[in-house]
Amino acid sequence: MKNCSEKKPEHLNCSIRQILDRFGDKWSILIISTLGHVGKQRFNELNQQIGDISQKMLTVTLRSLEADGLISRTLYPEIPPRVEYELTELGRSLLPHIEQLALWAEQHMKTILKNRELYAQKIS
Amino acid sequence: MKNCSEKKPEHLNCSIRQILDRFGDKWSILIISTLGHVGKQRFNELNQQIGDISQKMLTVTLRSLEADGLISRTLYPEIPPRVEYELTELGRSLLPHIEQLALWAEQHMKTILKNRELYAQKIS
DNA sequence: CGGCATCCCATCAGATACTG
DNA sequence: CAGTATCTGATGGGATGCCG
Repeated sequence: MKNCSEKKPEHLNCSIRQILDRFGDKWSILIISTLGHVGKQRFNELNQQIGDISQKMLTVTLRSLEADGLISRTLYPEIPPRVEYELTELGRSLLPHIEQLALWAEQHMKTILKNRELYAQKIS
Repeated sequence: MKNCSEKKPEHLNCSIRQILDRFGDKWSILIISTLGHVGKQRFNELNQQIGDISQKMLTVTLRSLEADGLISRTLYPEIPPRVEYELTELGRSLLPHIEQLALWAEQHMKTILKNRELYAQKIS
C-alpha cells in the first residue's frame, strides 16, 4: 500500500485503499449486508440467501470477516452441528454506509448503463 | 448477476452487486476520489498523484469511468497534446459516500487490524 | 504527452470430492 | 450440517514496446 503516511490528500487516499483492500473482494460487502438484514443466520441459510456463492468462498469470506471482528461465529455442539453467524457491533457500524452506496446505485445505475451504451455507439 | 428482481431484500442485494460490479475493481474509486480533491487534472499528473498505478490501468479505468459518465475527458489539440480529466456531476454525487467509507476506515481500521492479529494467534 | 497493443503471470474463485 | 482439500480455469493487472 503506497502513498500512505505522506502529504495531506494522501491520508484520505490511504483510507480508501484500506477499504478497497479489505472490502474490494467479491463477497464481503454482500455478506455483511445480508447478515445486516436477516440478522443471525446459519451457514446453509446464508448460502441459499446469496444464491450464487460457492461453499468455498462463503467459508473463506466468513472466516476473514470473523478474523476482523466484523461478524461473530457461534458453534452449537449438537449433532448435527449448528453454526450461526451474526454481525458484531463493528460490523453493524458499517451497514449504513453500505446502504448509502446501495441507494446511490438505485438512483443512478440506470443513467450509468445508458451512458455506457451511448459511449459504445459513439466510439464504434 | 443473480438474485436481482426477486423478493424484497434482494433488491438491496442487487444494488450492492451493481456497486461491486462497477466499482469493485482496484482503481475506480481511488481515481474518483483523487479527481474529487484535486479537481481537473492531466493524465500524467494523475499518474504521479496515485503513484503506483500502471499506465495501462490508468488508461483502462479512465476510459470506463468516462464511458459511464462519471468523469469527463477534454482533449486540447495542441502539440504536444494535453488531456484533462474531471468529475462530472454524476461523479461528484458519488464522492460524499466514498468519503463516508473512508471516514469509517479511519475510525475502525486499527481495531480491525488488531482483531486480525488476535485471531491469528488464537488459531495457531 | 497521452496513449494503445501485446505478452505474461499471479491471484482469485469455481467445481469436485472428501470429512468430523 | 458445516465445513476442508485439491485441482484447474479464468482474469485482472503488470511490464514492455510502439505510435500519433
